[in-house]
Amino acid sequence: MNTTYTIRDLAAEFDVTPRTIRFYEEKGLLNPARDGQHRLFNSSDRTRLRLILRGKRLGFSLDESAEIIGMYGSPANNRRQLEALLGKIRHKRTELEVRRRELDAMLEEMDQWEQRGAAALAELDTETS
Amino acid sequence: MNTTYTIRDLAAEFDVTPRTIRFYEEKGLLNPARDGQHRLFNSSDRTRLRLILRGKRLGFSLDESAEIIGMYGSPANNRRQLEALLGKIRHKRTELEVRRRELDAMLEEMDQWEQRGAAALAELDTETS
DNA sequence: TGATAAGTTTACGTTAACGTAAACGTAAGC
DNA sequence: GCTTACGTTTACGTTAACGTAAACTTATCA
Repeated sequence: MNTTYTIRDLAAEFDVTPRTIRFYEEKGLLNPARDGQHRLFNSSDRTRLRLILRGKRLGFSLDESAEIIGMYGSPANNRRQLEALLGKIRHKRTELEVRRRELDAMLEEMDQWEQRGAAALAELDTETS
Repeated sequence: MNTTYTIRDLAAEFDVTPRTIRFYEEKGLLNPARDGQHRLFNSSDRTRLRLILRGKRLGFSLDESAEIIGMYGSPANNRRQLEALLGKIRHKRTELEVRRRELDAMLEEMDQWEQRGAAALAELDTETS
């Protein structure tokens, strides 16, 4: 195990350009090791990249994704840090729940539009029959 | 009824600036009537604005929102147009379902992180007892 | 050994989505 | 009649998130 990836491996897997990955590193979202001059990514880096891109698709900015990633693999060792982390997690959770409700509302509207469209089509059929 | 709104009404209600609303009009997402020089928005405009902003929060670009809004209140009158509209709706629907699954995955991860954090806190308690 | 491919850094360019400022019109209130 | 508030158009500025190009280093392969 202990699999590693080149920048192009990850770029191909997640359908982004190497430039994008370097940009994320530049912004502190990734911290790949180095093989001399070249970057070497491990499975943890890969997970972080996955989280970033999923966050993007859900409308999170890179800064917001950075916050979320900060929770993943966070090494909170004392009580204060742990409680702060838990607070952040719960906060993000309620934020996500709001989006989920909005998304559900959108899906319901789609259903209504589809039903109306289907009904209108059926109407056309009865007219011409 | 037949309520109308000034640009500032809507800006205040949805917590955006008038500039934003003018920008949306400039991009063809809104088409308010005019009272002389001033814009006059009706409830349909208001709905469209609501859809745009919700789309934004879910990670849609303005162009994508424009597409969605194009479905809402679309006057498809013949069969070809209706079928095309239904196709678009169903396409967007599956797109939304993908996002929903991703959002659910994110929520599940949050749950796991929270449980681990809570467990770590409990661990601290047993240590000091 | 000379080209080809993949990587690097540095730096300027680009697009979306507005912000901000200037210069102006108009209606209300004192 | 002057200010204050709200609206307008026009235009340039800004930020996030990369794209693109130049100039360079290594490794590989015919």
